[in-house]
Amino acid sequence: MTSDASKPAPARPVGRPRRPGLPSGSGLTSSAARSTGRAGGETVTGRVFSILEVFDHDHPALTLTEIARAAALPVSTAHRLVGELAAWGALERGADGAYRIGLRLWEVGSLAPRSVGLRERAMPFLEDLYEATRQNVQLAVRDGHEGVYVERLAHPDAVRLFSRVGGRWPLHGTGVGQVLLAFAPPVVQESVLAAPLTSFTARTITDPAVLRRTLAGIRRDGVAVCDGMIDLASLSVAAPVRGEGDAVVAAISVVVPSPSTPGGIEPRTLVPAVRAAARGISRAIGAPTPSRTPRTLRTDVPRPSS
Amino acid sequence: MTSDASKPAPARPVGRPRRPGLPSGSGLTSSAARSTGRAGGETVTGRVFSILEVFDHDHPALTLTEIARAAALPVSTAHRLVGELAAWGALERGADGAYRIGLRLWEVGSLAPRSVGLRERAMPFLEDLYEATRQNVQLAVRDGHEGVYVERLAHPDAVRLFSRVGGRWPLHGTGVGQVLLAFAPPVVQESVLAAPLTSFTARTITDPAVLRRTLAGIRRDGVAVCDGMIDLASLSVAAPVRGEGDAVVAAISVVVPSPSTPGGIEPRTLVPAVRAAARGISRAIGAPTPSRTPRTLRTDVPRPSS
DNA sequence: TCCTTTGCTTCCGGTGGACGGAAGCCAGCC
DNA sequence: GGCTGGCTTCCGTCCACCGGAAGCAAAGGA
Repeated sequence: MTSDASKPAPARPVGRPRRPGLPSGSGLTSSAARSTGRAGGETVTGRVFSILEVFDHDHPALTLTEIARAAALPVSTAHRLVGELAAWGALERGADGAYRIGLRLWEVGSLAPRSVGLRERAMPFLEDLYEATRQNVQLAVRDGHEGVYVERLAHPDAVRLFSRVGGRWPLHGTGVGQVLLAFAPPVVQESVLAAPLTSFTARTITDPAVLRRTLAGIRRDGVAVCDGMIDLASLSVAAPVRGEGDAVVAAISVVVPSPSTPGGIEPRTLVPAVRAAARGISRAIGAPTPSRTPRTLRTDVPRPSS
Repeated sequence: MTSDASKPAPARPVGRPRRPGLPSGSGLTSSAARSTGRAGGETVTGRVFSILEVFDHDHPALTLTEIARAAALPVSTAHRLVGELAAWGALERGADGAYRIGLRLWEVGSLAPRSVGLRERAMPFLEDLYEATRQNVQLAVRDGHEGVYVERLAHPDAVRLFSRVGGRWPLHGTGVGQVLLAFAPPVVQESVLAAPLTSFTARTITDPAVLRRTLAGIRRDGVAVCDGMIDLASLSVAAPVRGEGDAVVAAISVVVPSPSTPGGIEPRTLVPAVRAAARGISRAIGAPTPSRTPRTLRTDVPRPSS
């Protein structure tokens, strides 16, 4: 429900708080006049988070000084806070003196219903899909204007992807992203359509009107086919996962070599499998029966699947 | 490196900070005399962590009042802190008003090298092991006196397990745990052997002398077979995963029906596959080549362990 | 060997933000 | 209507956080 649009204008508008830039040059006693006392309006928790945000996939291990510099904190302050974080286990200090994200923090994060909770129930279906295609299978949810990848099964020989578990991508360029956007609250859609659409390849949709039509098509078909929009060599087929109240809570996709490349795969053949897996997950997480289908599916039957 | 034993007695002795119990009754102005001001010696970060610790697998969603009660904080204080946590994304508030662990926290936790970093590289080997056995495959690391499960692949028809991703178990009762313990620093081993060994089934090892012999056997064979120590119906075969400097950083296991049950599996047949997978992972994460050493086991070598 | 640099840790006085009681508010229920 | 339980806001008090400065240790360079 973070930055969701059930309320018109929640406190946190949509994105995540940006990382504070480094202080202008190293000019001490410059603009921020307040010489002593803490910098204006910053809470302790805010500083703690700014420390955690310093870590990312390209910087998994940092020394105290690096943390202090990147989080724009005095070294002594960073020292104290980092010490408290490490004492609890949110950070761990390696033999080299560098700090890393700690196991304890991962443990708590694993309780997030929208990540691991979802993942656990989706896993059997993802496995099946993976077995059937032997390519890349992905599970993602939406957070603000971005898709967050919750799980990824990648065959070593499959097309190489840019996504990572825990990584983010803009919604308009990926298969799962387009699905999540197509079923997002109108406010979110308009907001994305209003902002400039960054281009990754020559095939990325950058025209809002085209994107709008694409989204309508996805809503109609219940599936998205996204060819070469992030990487010209790969194509993804994505479908929505629905939860309680029939709301779209996640999306799955299969990523295969684009048919325009040697060894490419025709997307048409993948659509049924992806859609079936998405429906399976939806049922597993408590979605109501998929409309008035001819089949009288009974959601509560403990169908052994196998 | 949390609570690791390179230093004899770090600040945090070994376990995780215990959850503070509820205040004695509801007696106000009772024992804790300090009527105003914050409770003795508690830091802001400490309170934030105490809030996060309130969540566990059995309590994934809590209301403000429940959080305040469980964390032993005044409601107004909890309200402020929870608000800051939710603003950042560490918590999310559902439509029902309850708070849950947020996606953002999971995202940061995913950067922990000992969890997701390890998992990513181990996954292909775990997949293969899963395919070969169609049972349960697990990956775990040690934190203090407990094993933490980092990944688990479970076939729907396989033996039901009590472990969960992100869950903890004492080291002496599980296959991966015994492996992790066998190769843990001597201080940790002695500490575990000195403490009472809780029993889960009639087969759980509770005698320190027996455990000591078992660990020696595991070091000798490079594999642990653990039959019915948590659940009489299941048996696990585990092997160590080594990292840089040849230190044991994780363990993997396959859990199958115990041979003493109908449909049970003879562990002997699984050993080669588990060992091979463990070696594969070790290689993938940068362990030195296994070499042909007739294992002159040196658990206590000062080697800086990197 | 001495000096410099870089980074980490400890210390301590001042103060501004955290604290939490109290009051207000809103549903749901008897 | 009155009541209960839970959530939110407000504001005066005060103490824990803050961060400059000094001390330490290790790594390089002359």
